Amino acid sequence: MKTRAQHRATTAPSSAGDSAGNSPGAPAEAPGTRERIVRAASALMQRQGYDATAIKQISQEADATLGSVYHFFPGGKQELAVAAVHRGDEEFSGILREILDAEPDPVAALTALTDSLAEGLRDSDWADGCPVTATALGTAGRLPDIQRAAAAAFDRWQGLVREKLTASGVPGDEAADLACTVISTLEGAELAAQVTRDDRPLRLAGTHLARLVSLSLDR
Amino acid sequence: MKTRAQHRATTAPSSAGDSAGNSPGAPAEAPGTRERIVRAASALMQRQGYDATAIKQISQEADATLGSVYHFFPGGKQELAVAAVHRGDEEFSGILREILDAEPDPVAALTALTDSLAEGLRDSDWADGCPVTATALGTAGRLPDIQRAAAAAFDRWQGLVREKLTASGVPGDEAADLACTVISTLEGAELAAQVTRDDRPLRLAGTHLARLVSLSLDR
DNA sequence: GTCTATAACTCGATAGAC
DNA sequence: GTCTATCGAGTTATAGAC
Repeated sequence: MKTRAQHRATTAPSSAGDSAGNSPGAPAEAPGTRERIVRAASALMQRQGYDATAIKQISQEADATLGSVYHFFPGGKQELAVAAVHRGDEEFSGILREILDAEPDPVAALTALTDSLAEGLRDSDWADGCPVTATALGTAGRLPDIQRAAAAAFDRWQGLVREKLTASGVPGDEAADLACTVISTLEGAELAAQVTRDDRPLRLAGTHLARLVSLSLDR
Repeated sequence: MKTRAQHRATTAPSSAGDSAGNSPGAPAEAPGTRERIVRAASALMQRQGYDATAIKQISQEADATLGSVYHFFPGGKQELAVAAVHRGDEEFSGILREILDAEPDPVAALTALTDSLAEGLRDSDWADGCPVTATALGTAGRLPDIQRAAAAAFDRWQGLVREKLTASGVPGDEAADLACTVISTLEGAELAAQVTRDDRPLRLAGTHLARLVSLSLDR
């Protein structure tokens, strides 16, 4: 199974309207400056949150200068954070789609999902949680642009789970409701695992979510 | 039902080893300086997180001077954050205990709990989420003291739910596992509700958690 | 597009009078 | 215990050469 870091490394560089990116077709080309900046911003804000991440640190991690950052993101730190949240959205959506597609049984897919999240957390020594939570939480009531981007991400992840459930025979309304709780529980369990430095919340979330979805399946 | 702000205002001032607090017995006495500082720190970090909250802002909100803050917390911002997390722990434990004790049926108690959390979020215009999440998340891998305090809080909340479940007839191991997922889901649903500015995640978490607990009860 | 220099500001923390 | 003044470091953001 692919870890999250591996997934980030293998994500196509031109997937987010990259104006200075590489032309499509050439395999494994080096990413452009803008792409490196977005990646660094997303990774750092995922671990430290919005306020603890300095633009200077982002530029260093991305091997770019401060001037380049403000060239690509004239809106400053806020605009950069919105791009980072969008990147996190795509990253997590990729993992979600990948695992949901690989496992036909929705119940087994849920436990595979929690296993994958637990693996990513352990591999990063409990540093890399959800790619958007840390950024969104500290800015929720303060910076509406970032809050909106995070809300859109949550909606998209919910939609992916809902599609899987309806495709498995769960009626429309119930699938949407269940998908919402699945995302909530995944978020909360990953948060709890990160704070307690123990994958137990994620493991239990997997078994309990499986039990819950089975109820809507067997009828 | 009491809202969270009301709960904070009516919490006894001398509940956390308050060395400069009021003597017990006198009703509704004005809180001391140290108490006001802890309250302000807890409230501000709950909304903004650790890094976005300046000590100067805390001192202003608490009607204290910067010198007073460093007098009571010579360990600086970090020590202050640990005290704020402890206060958030006690605050949330109080709400938990109150609702769990008032409702004998554990299934009904869970929906009452999500209703209460939704009410607190709506009343604060989606600003006041979990009292420790925002503080813990941004500092998890960086400041071990704060991370430990947050982990202890999660454990305590889990213990309260577990006691309620075992008292209702759920076998020991299963009660502990269920309690873990209950806390995870509550945390995640509150987070999702805050980010999306919609209480739907909390409402659905209530009905789905009720369904899940019923499974372990009817046998 | 990339780089350096710096302006303007805020941060945590300390010193010392009272 | 409370207050004011301040230090040094770090912050976002901008200006302008190349």
